Amino acid sequence: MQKKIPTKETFEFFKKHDHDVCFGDAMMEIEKHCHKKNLQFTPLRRRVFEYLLRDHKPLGAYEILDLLREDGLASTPPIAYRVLDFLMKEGFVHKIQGLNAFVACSHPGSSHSPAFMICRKCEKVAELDEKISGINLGKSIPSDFSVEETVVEMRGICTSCMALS
Amino acid sequence: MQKKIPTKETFEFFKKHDHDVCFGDAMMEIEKHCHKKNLQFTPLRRRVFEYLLRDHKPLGAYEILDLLREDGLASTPPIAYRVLDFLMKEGFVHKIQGLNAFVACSHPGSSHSPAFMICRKCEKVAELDEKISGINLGKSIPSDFSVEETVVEMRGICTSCMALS
DNA sequence: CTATTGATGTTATAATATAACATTGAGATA
DNA sequence: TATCTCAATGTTATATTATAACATCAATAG
Ligand SMILES: [Zn+2]
Ligand SMILES: [Zn+2]
Ligand SMILES: [Zn+2]
Ligand SMILES: [Zn+2]
Repeated sequence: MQKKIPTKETFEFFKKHDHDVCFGDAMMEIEKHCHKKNLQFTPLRRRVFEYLLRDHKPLGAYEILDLLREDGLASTPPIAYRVLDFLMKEGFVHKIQGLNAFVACSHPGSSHSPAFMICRKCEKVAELDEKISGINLGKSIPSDFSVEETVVEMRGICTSCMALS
Repeated sequence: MQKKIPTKETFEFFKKHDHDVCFGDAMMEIEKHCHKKNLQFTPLRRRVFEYLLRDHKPLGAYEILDLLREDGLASTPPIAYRVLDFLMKEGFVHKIQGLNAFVACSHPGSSHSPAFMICRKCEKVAELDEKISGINLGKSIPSDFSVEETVVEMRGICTSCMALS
């Protein structure tokens, strides 16, 4: 299993990378996780996770349903939302609030408070682990509030798209 | 016009404050702003802003429409969304992504990247100015992405609600 | 077995948001 | 004055996102 080099990989996430390795690693991780926790990584769940993993592009629930339909599988809304709930609960998928879309986690395993960079042109998304992003939420928080979960999303433009404009 | 004491006020936002002053200041600010930019702060816009200012509680677009209906005003979806767009564009209202709801800005004027604390029990929201929150988004960002806008939301529980449970 | 359970399937509907076009009214212009 | 223009508001219809409620199925624990 290939070792990750977080800083490099993360800091140029919008550039090309060895996606076969990326894809394979993620599949391996979720299989391992489900086996360990005695959870069922069913064909449906696998399929949806594959869609999301395919090119790091966030997909809306209804886009996922379209893909399922194309693949001849059941495709009513609850199907997608349930699978997504499962994948999110287990930490392998995140919701991008600003897009009403879902994306495969890029740093699975390590329990984290992710931050996302979202290109407004190509809508690709890169996930930063909190350690790398340097985001220090929860440090200087008022005394009358207890943080349980954070959502951090940055809209902007990636260099590829910037170059094209 | 009353001077604000940001640190104190912000760090105990979930506690009581002099809301008459708070309300009045905000109204003053938006009137001043619209006058300066030659924008129309119409009765409709004023009314919606008042709803949002009333108790710092985020309101969904359809809640606002209900309030407008109660007040005998037009209440079809575009009415609310257009007014909200205007108020957001001018920086006096923010959308809370995690709630699909809208809230009056607590630090109007100062162009900012706000961060929100959202109580999952009472759903009240407190807004932190970036200076106060200590959030340093955009500092350690990858070289292949240019940040234009940030969304930071913290879910958790406020001390009032914590005390009740 | 058969009872329970987790997963999937199905139908209907709720909740959120926008597109497209019509009307109004307050200045600007002629 | 007449009418032009433009921003704001009003209206109808529809798109998009998400959930409730209940039915079926298959693996397995008792
Ligand atoms: Zn992640
Ligand atoms: Zn891009
Ligand atoms: Zn604000
Ligand atoms: Zn609370």
